[in-house]
Amino acid sequence: MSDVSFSERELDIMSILWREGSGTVSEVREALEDSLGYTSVLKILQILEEKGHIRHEKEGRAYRYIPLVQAEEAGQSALGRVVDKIFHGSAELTLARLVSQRSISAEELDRMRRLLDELDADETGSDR
Amino acid sequence: MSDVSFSERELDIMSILWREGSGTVSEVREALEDSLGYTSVLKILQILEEKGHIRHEKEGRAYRYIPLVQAEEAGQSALGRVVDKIFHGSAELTLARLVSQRSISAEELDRMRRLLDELDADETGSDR
DNA sequence: GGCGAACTACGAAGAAAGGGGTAGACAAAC
DNA sequence: GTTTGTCTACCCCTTTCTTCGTAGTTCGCC
Repeated sequence: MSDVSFSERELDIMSILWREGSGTVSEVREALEDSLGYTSVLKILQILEEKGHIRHEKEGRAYRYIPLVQAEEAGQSALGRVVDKIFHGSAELTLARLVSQRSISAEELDRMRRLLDELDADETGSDR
Repeated sequence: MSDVSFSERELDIMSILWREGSGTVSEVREALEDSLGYTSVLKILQILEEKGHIRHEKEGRAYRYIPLVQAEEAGQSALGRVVDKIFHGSAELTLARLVSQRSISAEELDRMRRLLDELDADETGSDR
């Protein structure tokens, strides 16, 4: 619903929190590809909290940070921006790029095809 | 190939240039949703040029700005970031979000399905 | 040949992003 | 109880984004 958007670094860190479910500063810091200072990671976590994207609870001496915004929600708006601004709103063009850039297994491709089939069935089957 | 990425405003303006093919400061300014000052738009065009994403040629008294980076290329890397960081690298999850967020016509859906079919044929048909 | 409108160049200035240092709190280990 | 290591709070700094004002250029027109 709301338009969540993250800076590059914020996204790096949200990505880890989504993947792991939660994390302390140290955990996030270690999971990060680039090696950053402790306080730098803490800083971004605090910014994310200030913006309302995550919250923390005390765990021993440390804080454990937990996402409030779900990956799906962030994906929705990030994807929306890309589709609108770059692919002229065309889902088809976007899909074309999506499948051309990475090798997709036959299984995944199959599931993707089925996904579209179901959508088709829904659309023609119901009134909306 | 290279990892092109744009700031929010830069993307707004690139989006217009991609859509229209090219544009002068005035044209871009008028096409922009938010109303910005003339020099603000000029400034961003100059930054984009400095970064090598666009170039200009003289047209009468004005400059006409022309994209050097194609939308497909920018889409590739933007999409890649979204898929990796938010959808855990899953094209399937990404597609699910893509089709759930906007209403897609039966025709478009059909073309999308065919796109996947072709990909499947390529994959099983050849060695790569 | 001077005027006015449309353009660009230059640069200021605030806000956000991005990185980190240091001091102090606190608990475990001794 | 003092030491030591881990954590947070509270700064500072630099770069990039974003917006715009002002000054100067240039072309067409009277």
